[in-house]
Amino acid sequence: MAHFMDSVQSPLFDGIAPEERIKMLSCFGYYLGSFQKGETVTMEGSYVRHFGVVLSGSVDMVKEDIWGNRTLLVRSKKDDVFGESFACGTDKLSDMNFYASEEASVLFLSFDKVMHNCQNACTCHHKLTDNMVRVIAAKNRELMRKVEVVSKRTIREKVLSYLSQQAQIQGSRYVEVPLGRLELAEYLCVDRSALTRELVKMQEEGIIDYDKNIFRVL
Amino acid sequence: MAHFMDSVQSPLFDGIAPEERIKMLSCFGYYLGSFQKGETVTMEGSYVRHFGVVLSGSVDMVKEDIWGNRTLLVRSKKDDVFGESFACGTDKLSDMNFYASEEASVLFLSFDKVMHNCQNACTCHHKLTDNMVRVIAAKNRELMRKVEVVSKRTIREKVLSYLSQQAQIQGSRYVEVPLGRLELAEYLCVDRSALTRELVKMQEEGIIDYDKNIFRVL
DNA sequence: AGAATTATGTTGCTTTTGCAACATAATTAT
DNA sequence: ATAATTATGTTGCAAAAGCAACATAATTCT
Repeated sequence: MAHFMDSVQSPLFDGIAPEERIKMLSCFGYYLGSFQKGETVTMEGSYVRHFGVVLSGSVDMVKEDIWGNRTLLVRSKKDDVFGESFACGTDKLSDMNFYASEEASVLFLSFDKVMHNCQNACTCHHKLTDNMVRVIAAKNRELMRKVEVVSKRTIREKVLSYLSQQAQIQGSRYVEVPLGRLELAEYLCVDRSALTRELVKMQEEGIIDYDKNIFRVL
Repeated sequence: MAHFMDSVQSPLFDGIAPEERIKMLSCFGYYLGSFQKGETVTMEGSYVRHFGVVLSGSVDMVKEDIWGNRTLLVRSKKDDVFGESFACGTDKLSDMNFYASEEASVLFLSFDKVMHNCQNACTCHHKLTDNMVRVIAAKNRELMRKVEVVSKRTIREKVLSYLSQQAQIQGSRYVEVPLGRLELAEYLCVDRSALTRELVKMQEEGIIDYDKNIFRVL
């Protein structure tokens, strides 16, 4: 019979055999959640003890300030991990919000239980801890990429910076932007209408070419 | 006789006894480096296999683009760890630069050797791995704070956001900014002269009060 | 101490951007 | 299918910020 873990390919479980993963689950303090588009992905309690593994759909980490300005920090897709940096901290208090940017299902795991050996003495805890380091470090670099983009002074530079990164990640001169205009503006931290205006100008000047969400830097 | 490890209070070594730390050193593949102000902190080789622990002074992680624009991402002070996210990745290639922002001495450790058990079977490797997760997660949150600041649309909002964060971190209404004007502008990703202008305006309007590097939000 | 270098402050000008208000297209709900 | 909602495109205007050029202060070097 199929188990939901069978389709999980998260780097968190790299090097751990499928049977082993399912066996370990029992000592992870896990639970499942599913969320509608736009719904808030709540972690158990106001303190975050669990982190999430996206099974399907995607989850956005968003920072909102008092004036209602939103910033999209990271979008976590299938097999991505989110919330781990909060579940890990000593305060375990998250000042970020998580939303399902499309219908999503999530596997929640207790950070402490994943990180520490249980009575069953699962042999793979060390491997798991090791993977966790890599996962968090990867998110670290993703945040650095975000900083690199938003640190640019003009919308034009931000767009070019973002597209260059995506071209490199996607390994193609044709970049498919996985965000809508509104979300892209949110990610770049600029006004949506100003972004559209600049995109038009850049196309007129022959700097980029785009159709819908497919972009190319010339 | 005093050992240089005696004064190290990095969270990386939390919960590991002083004698133990020194004993472990031998299996870490460590070396020491010291750097003049402004000097580039080089990691061994073009690939980064080592990460740094700041023993004294401070080290800046800086992103520079083709046009010479610099962004200060993180300043690592005594006992802070830097470069770990690069030493950890599969590519181990850093696109960031590290500079000593003042005279600094650094302990470099091999990431792999710290993370993996050695023949000596040091008992504390697990604790160390555990600490490493916390250190990287903390840096993660530091980067999020940086994003929160630079995502603000105006210099005024950036300044207020930065000062609020610092007030919380320093636990005081009087914030001592550990950066010069040039560095602060670099951190906020704004023009230096525009920053000075805005600071003056904010003081005139009674929003903030400051003298040299001591600020207060009113 | 004096010179040289670096950091910081000042200001005019121009470009860029946010904001608001509206039009149109696309998607979702009923 | 039609209505309602949401996403996207358009544009004028005012505010904000970058840039450049220069003045002054602080620091470092010799």
